[in-house]
This record gives sequence, structure tokens and C-alpha cells, in this order.
Amino acid sequence: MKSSTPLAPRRKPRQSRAQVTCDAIITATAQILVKDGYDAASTNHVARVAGVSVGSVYQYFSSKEALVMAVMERYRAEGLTDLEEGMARLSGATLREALRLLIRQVLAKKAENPRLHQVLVEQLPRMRQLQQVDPYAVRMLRLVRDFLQPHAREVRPKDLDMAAFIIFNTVESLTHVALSSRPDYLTREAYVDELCALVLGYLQPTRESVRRPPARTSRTRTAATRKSRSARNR
Amino acid sequence: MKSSTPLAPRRKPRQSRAQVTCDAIITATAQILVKDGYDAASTNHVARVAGVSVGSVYQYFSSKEALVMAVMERYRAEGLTDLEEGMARLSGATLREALRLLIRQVLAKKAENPRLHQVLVEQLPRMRQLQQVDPYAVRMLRLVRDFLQPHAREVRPKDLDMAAFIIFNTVESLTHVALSSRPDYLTREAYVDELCALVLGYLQPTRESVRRPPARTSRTRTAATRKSRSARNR
Amino acid sequence: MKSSTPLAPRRKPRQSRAQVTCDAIITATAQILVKDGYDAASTNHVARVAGVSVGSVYQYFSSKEALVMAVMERYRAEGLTDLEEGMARLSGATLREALRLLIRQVLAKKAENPRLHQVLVEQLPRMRQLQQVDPYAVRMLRLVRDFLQPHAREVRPKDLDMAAFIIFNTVESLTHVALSSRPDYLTREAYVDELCALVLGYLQPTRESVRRPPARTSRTRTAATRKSRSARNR
Amino acid sequence: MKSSTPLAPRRKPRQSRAQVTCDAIITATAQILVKDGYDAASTNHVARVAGVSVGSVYQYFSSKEALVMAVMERYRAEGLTDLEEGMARLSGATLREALRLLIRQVLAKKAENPRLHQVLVEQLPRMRQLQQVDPYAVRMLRLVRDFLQPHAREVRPKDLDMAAFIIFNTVESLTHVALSSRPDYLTREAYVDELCALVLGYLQPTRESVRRPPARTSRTRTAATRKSRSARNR
DNA sequence: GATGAATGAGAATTCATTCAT
DNA sequence: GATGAATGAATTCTCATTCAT
Repeated sequence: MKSSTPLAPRRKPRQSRAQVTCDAIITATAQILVKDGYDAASTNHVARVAGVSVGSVYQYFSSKEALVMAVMERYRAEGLTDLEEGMARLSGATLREALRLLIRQVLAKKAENPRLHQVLVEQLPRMRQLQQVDPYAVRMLRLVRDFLQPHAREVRPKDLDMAAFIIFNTVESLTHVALSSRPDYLTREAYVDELCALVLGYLQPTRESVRRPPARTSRTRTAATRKSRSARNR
Repeated sequence: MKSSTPLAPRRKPRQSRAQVTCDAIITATAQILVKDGYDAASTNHVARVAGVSVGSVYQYFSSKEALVMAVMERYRAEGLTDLEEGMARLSGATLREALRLLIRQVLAKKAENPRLHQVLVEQLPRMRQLQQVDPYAVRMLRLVRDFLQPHAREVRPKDLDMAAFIIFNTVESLTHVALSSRPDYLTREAYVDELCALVLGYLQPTRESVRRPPARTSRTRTAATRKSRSARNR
Repeated sequence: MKSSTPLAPRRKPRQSRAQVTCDAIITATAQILVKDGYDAASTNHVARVAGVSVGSVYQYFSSKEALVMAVMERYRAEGLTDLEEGMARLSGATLREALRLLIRQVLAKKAENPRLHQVLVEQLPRMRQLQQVDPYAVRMLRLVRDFLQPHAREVRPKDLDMAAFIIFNTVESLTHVALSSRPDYLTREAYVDELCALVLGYLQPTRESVRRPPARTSRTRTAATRKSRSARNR
Repeated sequence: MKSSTPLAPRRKPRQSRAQVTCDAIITATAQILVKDGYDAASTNHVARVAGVSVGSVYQYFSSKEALVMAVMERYRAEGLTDLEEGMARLSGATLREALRLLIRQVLAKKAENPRLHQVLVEQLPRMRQLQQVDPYAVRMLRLVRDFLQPHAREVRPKDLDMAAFIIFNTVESLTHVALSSRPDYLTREAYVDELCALVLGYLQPTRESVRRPPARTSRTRTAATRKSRSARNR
């Protein structure tokens, strides 16, 4: 349908005024994506909103796709940075604590600008057809894997790459799908609990992994919990 | 952008000839979606492939969206039926066995026509904007919930609706994402194992839920594992 | 720069109203080419002048080039037919007489619509890049060759294909160039004389080939002419 | 369409550095014309290839047309000089010898850079619309006329201006058309022979003008030929 | 019911040209 | 003199949709 044009920005602006223009264009694109969706983000519309001429848009972006790509890039770079920082702050936390923090962060990030998130995720497959590899996804997975690595022995899955893939995508998807079809879940602490239970139950199926607040002596607690649950379910 | 037209087929054709035409149109649309993607599925193209005139397409479908919607409807109806039948065949199976069967079925279904699945999933959000509620999703969730209900006492989550939501979307998403970015996973039994572990670990976190074939001496081994892990975590 | 699109008309119109539209489009294109030149013949402009929508233009012609091609085709078909008819009327004429008639006809044809002729000739090379072979040119040359064939023994050149090529292009070019840079020549009988002299001198260098009116007994006349000319040149 | 801007270079650069820039621009234009054709020769592209900014291009050339014009000018000036030199070397040669040399030279010149020649010839008409008179053509014709002048008495045509026009354009056109549609002819000595025959037959129709090497006993053979032909024609 | 010709708004993209720095 | 960012009119072409036959 479309000959594959390179999606990378066309030229790196050298003069500062060019940088301003370039930023304005990306920002305008994001705005339109949020307000009116992908189809409304025509290059002319973007130019108009950015307060520049179409020509300027094409000076920096070789196509409409490149434009969306740039927004995506920016958004995902943020996500990556956030996650990196989040993880940096995690030293000393238990796996359970760490997971809860990270899941909460992912939810918060997406809830921050749900519309943009939504539109970008919807366009991802389209972009992937054009870009063979998705360096962002690769780095994200690596991050999760590196997070799991030190816990390798406490954790059931042997294939940490697959585990990272599963965990990352589970959290992403469940956040995303809640966002679009059960927004009420996003504000319910129970949902976070369940996500944590899901991931922890996957990583450490023999532990009781859901009760909050975290107990001190895991062995005893587990036994207790198990008993009490049987009681409840009776 | 677009005035919201009703997406239901325009007329239920009563004559069998008309039914044939209508089917041909849906089939043609599906074909094109699979072969060339959403953008290529122009109404004229569909008409040509279906061997009818554009006029006839508009006789049965009020818009392009209605067309895609019909394909989606058909595809999802199949999925629903499959799941219903799958569940019907489940009587007597343990939760673990049942889950494995169902997960395998979902994977198989999607792998059957990955391209169509992909395109339709990509278009889902677009459709959702037009249809506020997604009756298919509702029924799917109900099905999963009804499946969980009899196991309510063996299972940790108390909010079975949320559990159904989480399980259903987890399996769907992980199948989908594997399809598009890790097709190799689809053929690896280990991936099915992990999905089962994920869901079972969520539903029954205190049980050992992954080893295959299912261990007979689970209690002992579980205890042992638990001990060694506690040791490590100390 | 441009991926090579097929230049043949897109669809043969089946309904008569379509034929009307199609003709109107070609006629409008020709008009614009004549009045404003190639660059002005934008598809929108053509549509406007033809009194149809751009969409209709693209229904029948796959690109702007196809449009010009159609005009060319029509114009050249006329030229071919004219030449065929002209030759049919030639039975019994001597080579000299025949040539004079044909040359006069070519000149007349081009003078008939000089502007159109000019524009089309200018665009020929562009079209040739798109169409590998030029069937019209082939047929024209064959026509000239077939005209020479019966005279093969009266005529000096042995390679009749090359002779046809040379004669045809000489007459064409000299007509064309006169048209664009010496329009005064077109109305001067002397110019026709010279063209005849050129071609005849090429075909039959030993004959005296220019004097008008045609003499009866060629042998005597030739001798006489030769003598008188020497006298003049003295 | 376009307001008629003067086509002469904007400023004659006096500083040598500027001259270098100016040359670089013309050379770049020529290069692009050769490699990618007229449409690809955008001013920005030219600037990039020339290693200057668009602004600099417009410092020296008032428009894109002026740019192409400059290339044309340069190319044609070469042609003119070549012809002048060629003629200067001709003293003592017979008309026949002279013609053969000149024709060969024209062919060689065009074959030297066929692509450039082609592009420029295609653009000639466009340029002519802007420049009413073509001083180059005028000078070329004068040159040919001056060449004919001394032979005025050996030569049939009396209107030497028209003769120059015809000869010049015949040779030019037949070279050009061979270049673009019968490149094989360019390397065949027979083609040169035929061109010579054409021109000589035009200038001196009573002489035998084609046999090569030039016959010494032309009178006898000519007579013989004439006889046999008359016989055939009888 | 069916056809397919016609529509036309609107999309992406280019490129000659200007002008502030 | 030189730069290159910015311009924006203009162009090609598509496609969902309508409606006369």
C-alpha cells in the first residue's frame, strides 16, 4: 500500500528556532491525537495547530507516520525513564514490595494521560509493520529481566526472558484494557491487589501472595492464611 | 469527523439469494482484511472481490465500519461458540485441567488465522467508539465467570467478576502479543505452561501450579520448596 | 521519481453516459494543452473544464500521464489514418507526385492545430520513457516502408527500413521545426519544394528532382535542366 | 502560470570565488538533469549537490528556469564553438568531404552526452516560450549559411537561408531522433552515409552523392546508372 | 433489487521562493 | 555575501457514499 519511508526524523534542527518548531509540531500532534484521534491527525491539521506551515512539518518529518512515531518515541522514552527511576528507588525492597510499587507506577503513568496512551497503543502495530524491531520494547523487557535476575533463585520460572515478557505484557495489557473498558477499576485498590497477586502468584506460586499489609514471618502467615481462607470459603 | 451511523447490518436479508450475497460480502471483506489490511479494504474493493456492485454493499451495510463490524461479529461469534463448546466438554475436569484445555484452545483459535485476528483486534477500539457496549465482551466475561462460579470455594479471588476480567484479558492479551511479537512462543509448550501457571497461581496461590506432568507428591515437594525458599529469603 | 503506472485507460466505459464523460475528459485535456500547455493540465483543471469531478477523471485514467497519453493516442491515430488514406489515393502517381502529396498532407495536418501538435511532440519523450515501445511510430514507419517497397528498384537506398526512418523523421522534424521557429515557411510553396527536393534527392540522387511543374519525358528533361542550371550557376 | 522573470543570470560574479560557486551550481544542475531528469532538478536539490544553500542559488539565478537556461547556454556554446572550429579546419575540402566531417562531428557531439542532450532538447520549447528569439539558433544558422555561401554556385538551392535551415535542422533532428529511438544507428557508418546522401542529394541533386569511397569516374558511372534506371522505369 | 457512474471533500506531499539571521 | 528555516499554494490522487437507470 505504502512504500516504506524511513520513520526517523528527517533532519536534526541546528538552529534553535528550528528546534522550537520541531517541538511545536510534536506537541501539536500529540494534542490532536488526544483530542481527535489518529485519523484527525492530518499533516495539514498538525501544521495548523502547531502554528507552522505544512512545509515545515515535512522539513522535519518525512510522513504522517513519522510524526506519530515521534510522539510515540517521546512518550515511550518517558515511560522507560520512569521505570528506570522507579527501579533505582527500589533497593532493599522485597520482591512483593517492589512489584506493588512498579505496578502502581505503570497504572499511574497510563492514567496520567489515558487518551494519549490509548491512541498510541492502538497505533503501535501499524508502526511495528514499518519498523522491524521495536527498540523500546526490547529495552523495556531487558529492564524487567534485569529486575528479575537478582531474584532468580526465589522465583519459579526458569526462563527469565519469557517471564519478563509475560509479566511486562500482563501488566501493560491489564492496565490498558482496564483503561478502555473498566475505568472504574483504575481507582480501586483491589485491582492493584489483584495484579500483584497475579504476578506474584506466577513468580512464587507456593507463597501466599495477596494479603495486605505484608506479613513478617512468611511461613506462619502462609499457613494461617490458608486456614482462614478455607474457613471463609466454607 | 463522521456522523455516527448505526453499525448493525441494514436489513436482514430474508431471501436466500440475498443471504448469499451478504455472506459473500462479509467473506470478501475478511479476505481483504487478511491479505491487505484495513486500509486496503475500501468499499469498492470489497464489492469487486465479492462480485457485486458497491450499491449492493450499501444495500446491506450502512457504512464501511458496519462492514468491518460484521466480520468482527462473525469472528467473535465463532470464538464465543468455541469457548462455550470447550466448556461444555469440561465436566469432571479439575480446575487445572480445565484451564489448560481452555488456554490451549484460545491459543489455537488465534493461531488459526493470525492475520485476521490481528487486524480485527487493531480495529476493535475504533469500533468501540461507535458501539458503547460490547455485548460480545460481556458474554465472554459472563462465560468465564460462570466457569469460575462452581470453583468459587477452591479459589482465592472473591470478586469473581474482576477475576474473570483479569483471567480473560490476561489470556487474550498474552496470546495476542505473542502472536505479533513472539510468534515462536506460540509453538512452545513452555508458553502454555507459563500461562497456566499464571492463571492458576492467581486463582490458587497456595498450590504448586506449574510442574508438568502434575506432580503426585505435591504436598511433600511443595513443603520442601517452601522451606528452601524461606531459607534463601532469610 | 515516479513509479511506472500503466498508461492505458483504466476501464472501458460500458454505459453510454460513461463514454460521453470519457470523451469530454479527453477533449478538455486537449483544450487545456492547447491553451495553456502541459503544466497547466492538472487533473483538477481538466475535470473542471470537462465539467466532471476529479474522481471521474481517475475513474478512467490512472494518472495525469495517462490523460495526456489518451490525447496523444487520439491525435496520432488521426495522423495514421490520414496517412493511410492519403496513400490509398496515390495509385498511379509517380514517386515524385506521391511524395509531394504526402509532404503537403503532413504539413497541412500539423498546421491544422499547430499548438496541440507542438505540445504533444514535446511530451513524446516523457511518454516514451513510460511506454517501452511506441506502436504508433512502428506503424508509421511500416507505412512509409510499404510505400517505398514497390519503388525499391528505382530508389538508391538499399536498407528500406533506414530509408523510411530517415524520410519520415526528416519530414516530421522539418515540419515541426518550421512550425515552431519559422511559421512563415509553412505558407511558402518554396518550402514544400525544398522538402520534396530533399527527399527525392535522397531517394534518387541522379534525377533532377526539384523543378516544378513535373515534366513529361524525364530523360530529356533531366538533361535540359542540367544544362540550364549550369548556365544559371555560371 | 508563472510571471515571466528574466532568464539571464542575476549577477555576473566578479570575484573568482563567486565564479567558482556559480560554476558549481551550473555543473550540479547539469549532473542532476543527466542523472534524474528535469523534474528531479529542484532548486534545493541543486543547492545540496552544489554544496551551497538555496539562498546562494537564488543569488545567481533568478529562477529554476534561469538555472536550466544556464546549463543550456553552456552546452550550446560548446556546440557552437565546436562547429566553428570544425569549419575552420575545413579549408580545401570539397563540399562532400566537408559535409561528411561536419555531420560526423554533430553525431559525435550528441553521442558524447546523450542524456544531457536529450533533456535539454526536451526543455528547449519551454525556454523558447520565455525567450522570444534564440540567439544561439540564429548564430548556428548563420554559420551554416556562411559555410554554404562560397559553394553557392555548385549548389542547387538559391535561398541559402532556407537551405541552411533545412540542412541544419535535418542533421540535428536525425541525430536526435536516432539517439532516442534508434541508438544502434549511431554506431553504423551506413547512417552517416545516408545523412550525407540526404544533404548532398539536396544540395546537388544531379551528382551521384552517396557511393563510398567517393568514385573517381563519377561521370561515367553516373551515366550508366542513369541509363539502367531509366530502363527499369520504362 | 442491482448496477456502476459520478461525486467531491480531503488527504499527503512537493518545491520554488523569500527573508531574518 | 551566505545560510537554511519557513512558507503555502498547488498538485496528485483516494475513497466512502449517492442516485439515476
